[in-house]
Amino acid sequence: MDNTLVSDQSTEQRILEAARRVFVVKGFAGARMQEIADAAGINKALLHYYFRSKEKLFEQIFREAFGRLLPGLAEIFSRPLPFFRKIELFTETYISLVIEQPYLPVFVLSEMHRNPDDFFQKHIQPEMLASIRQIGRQFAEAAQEGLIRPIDPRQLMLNIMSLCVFPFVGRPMLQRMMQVNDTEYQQLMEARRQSVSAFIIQAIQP
Amino acid sequence: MDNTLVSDQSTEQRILEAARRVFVVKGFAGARMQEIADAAGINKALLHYYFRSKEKLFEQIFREAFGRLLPGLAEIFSRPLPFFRKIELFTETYISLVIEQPYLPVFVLSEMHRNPDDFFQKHIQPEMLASIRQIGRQFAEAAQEGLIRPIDPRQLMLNIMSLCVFPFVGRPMLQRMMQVNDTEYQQLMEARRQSVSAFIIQAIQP
DNA sequence: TTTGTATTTAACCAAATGGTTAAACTATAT
DNA sequence: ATATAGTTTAACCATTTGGTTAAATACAAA
Repeated sequence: MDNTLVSDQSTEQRILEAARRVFVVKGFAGARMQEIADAAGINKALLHYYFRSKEKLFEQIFREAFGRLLPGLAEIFSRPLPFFRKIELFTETYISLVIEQPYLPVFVLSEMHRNPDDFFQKHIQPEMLASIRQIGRQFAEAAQEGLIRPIDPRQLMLNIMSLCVFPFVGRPMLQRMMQVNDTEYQQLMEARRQSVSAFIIQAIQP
Repeated sequence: MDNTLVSDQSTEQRILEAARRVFVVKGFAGARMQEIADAAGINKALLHYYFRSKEKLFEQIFREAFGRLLPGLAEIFSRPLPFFRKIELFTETYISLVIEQPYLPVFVLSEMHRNPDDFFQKHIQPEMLASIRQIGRQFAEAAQEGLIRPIDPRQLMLNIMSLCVFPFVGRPMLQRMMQVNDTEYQQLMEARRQSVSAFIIQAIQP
């Protein structure tokens, strides 16, 4: 009565993985249900048997992807740590996260780009915004206390996000522009874990 | 016999503008010829009368967009200027460029993401790569001469690119996360022209 | 007026695509 | 052995979409 556990999980996972790959590369509009089915090693009928529609499948994948992206990061800035240590921890954690799941930022960003408000209303909880504002306040305080060189906290936030995220979002372009192969680029991303926080701290320390 | 000049130009331009808007938001796959025709205030028949196919139309727009993005920037680094001044000039020029044409990076990046190699082979001339390598060498030299703090030149290049480009690519997400309205965000981008170069120089000066 | 280009209208086509359905087969649990 | 869930096959449908075509119209130049 319950072979569903093993079989369901493995097939469902195969589908989800396949869908993720296809959606990430082709986008929602460019993705084909047939291609997803092929990539999962099943057929279209079974695909719709598990996930009723393309939208449903996409939503599920998107929710998973996005859920993994933010929680835990905002939390870092609420810990009782020295300011610079927080920045170190944040960038290192973020970059590590994205190294393991490099598809996340592109996916979220491009979907966000298609219909921003719809997306935002659906997936962003007010708590997230609250913790982001809280981080902004910490930046402002640090500047006022002279702990860091005076800088618009929003610019600082943009800078940190940019340095962490963009090398992953722009990888296809950057990698070819800089003419490095896959393993070299991966090594660069590894090195960024240290490099970025050092760069930021150097830039803002008085 | 030649009313083509006035009429062609204005209609063709209307089409190109409309297509740009649609392609940028929806991507190639998501864009609909009908929607482009509507946005241009004409009908599908006329659309195909001017540009034979969707691919042709897309290619033309893409070529235009991409052509505006790089030339002139690499050139800055070949001028006989102090190193820090080059960085200032580069970031300011780049950010100014993208403020005027904010759709460019998203467009290029997302298309690049769809089929990187095809894209690259088509639109990147070897001269571009040469001048990029040349910039990399300048970074390396500056580090060796002790002009700047020791840093992997590729990381520095990634950092500069990230700081300049990402706030535009990720705008829909960043703007909502930071809860700033359109005019405020534009002001932030204006301010970045100064802010970013200062940030970078502060980070790398010994 | 004639001629040729720009433009519209409207119908049409073929292919792709998301989605459905029914029947059959497999394997497993009870 | 029987029921049940997973899976395949294969046909099918409605809609969308890129693209075409032919006829009519507007319009400016010659």
